[in-house]
Amino acid sequence: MRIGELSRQTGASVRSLRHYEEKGLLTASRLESGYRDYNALAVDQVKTIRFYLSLGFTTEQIASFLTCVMMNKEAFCQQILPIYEQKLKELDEQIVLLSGIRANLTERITSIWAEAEPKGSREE
Amino acid sequence: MRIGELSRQTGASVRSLRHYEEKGLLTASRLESGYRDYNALAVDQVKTIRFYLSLGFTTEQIASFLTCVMMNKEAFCQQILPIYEQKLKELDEQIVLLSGIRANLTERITSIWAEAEPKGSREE
DNA sequence: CTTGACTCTGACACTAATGTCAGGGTTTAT
DNA sequence: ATAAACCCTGACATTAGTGTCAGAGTCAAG
Repeated sequence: MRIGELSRQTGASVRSLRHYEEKGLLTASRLESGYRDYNALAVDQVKTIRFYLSLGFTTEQIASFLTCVMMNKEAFCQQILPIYEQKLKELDEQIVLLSGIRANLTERITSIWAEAEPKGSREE
Repeated sequence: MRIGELSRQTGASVRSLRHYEEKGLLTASRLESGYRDYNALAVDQVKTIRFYLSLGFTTEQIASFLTCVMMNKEAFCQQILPIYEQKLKELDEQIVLLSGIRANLTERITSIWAEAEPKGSREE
C-alpha cells in the first residue's frame, strides 16, 4: 500500500510516517514512480511505534528494540529491560518534581484565599 | 551594578538576565557606555523571577503578576490566582498522565521478569 | 599604551515529533 | 486529455529558556 493508505489505517500523519522512516523505525520498498510501497505488516508496526511513543520513548530508543519486539513477544526481548527501567526512573523523578511543585502551589493558593477572606471579614 | 555582578549575586547567567529583560521582567538603566546599570532591588527581583520559573511558569505568565508581587505581598495580588489555578490544573493532568504511563511500564517490566525467570512455572 | 576583563547586539543551537509550505512529478477517474 | 488527488524531497516553524559564538566597544590596572 502507499503512504496515504498506511496513514489512514494507522492514524499517523503522512509526515510522521516519513519521519519514522528517517529515524530507522520503518522501511518501505519503492514503486517505479518512487512512491513508497508498504506491506501489510507495516500497519502493526506503525501502531507499535505509536504506542511506544505514547509511553514517552524517543524514536532512537524505540529503534533499539523495535525489531526484536516485532519478531517476538515483547517479554522475550531482554534488551528492552534497561531501557524500561531507565524510563521508570525518569518517570519517578518527574512525578516527584511535579508533586513538589504542586504542594508549593497549593500552599500559595491557600494563603491567598486566607488573605482575601480572613475569618469574620466580608467583602463585596 | 553591572550585569556581571548581578549574575554573581543571583546565580542567573548573564545570558538569562538579558533574556528576562527582553521578556519584560527586568529593566535596567544604561550607563554612558551603553552598559546596563541595575539597582540593588534587582537582586531580589531576579531571585523572584527564578523562583517562579522553577515552579514552571513561563516568562509571559510571570510578567503578568511580577510587578504586583514585587510591590506587595504575593497574597495581595488577586490576579495571580487564576494563573495559579490554571497551573495547578496542568500539574494534575501531567501527574495523572505520568502515573498512567508509569503503571503501564511497571506492568511490562513485571511481565518480562516473569518470562525470564518463571518460578513455580506455569509456563506452557 | 597595552592587556585582559567586561559588556554590547545579533544570531544560531538545542530537544523532538509534527505541521506546513513550495515546487514538482504520478496516478486515477472523468 | 485533463483535473483532482496523490506522492516526492527539502526546508523551516513550533516550545522556551539557556548556551555559545562572533565581532566590536569599554574600562581598569600595569
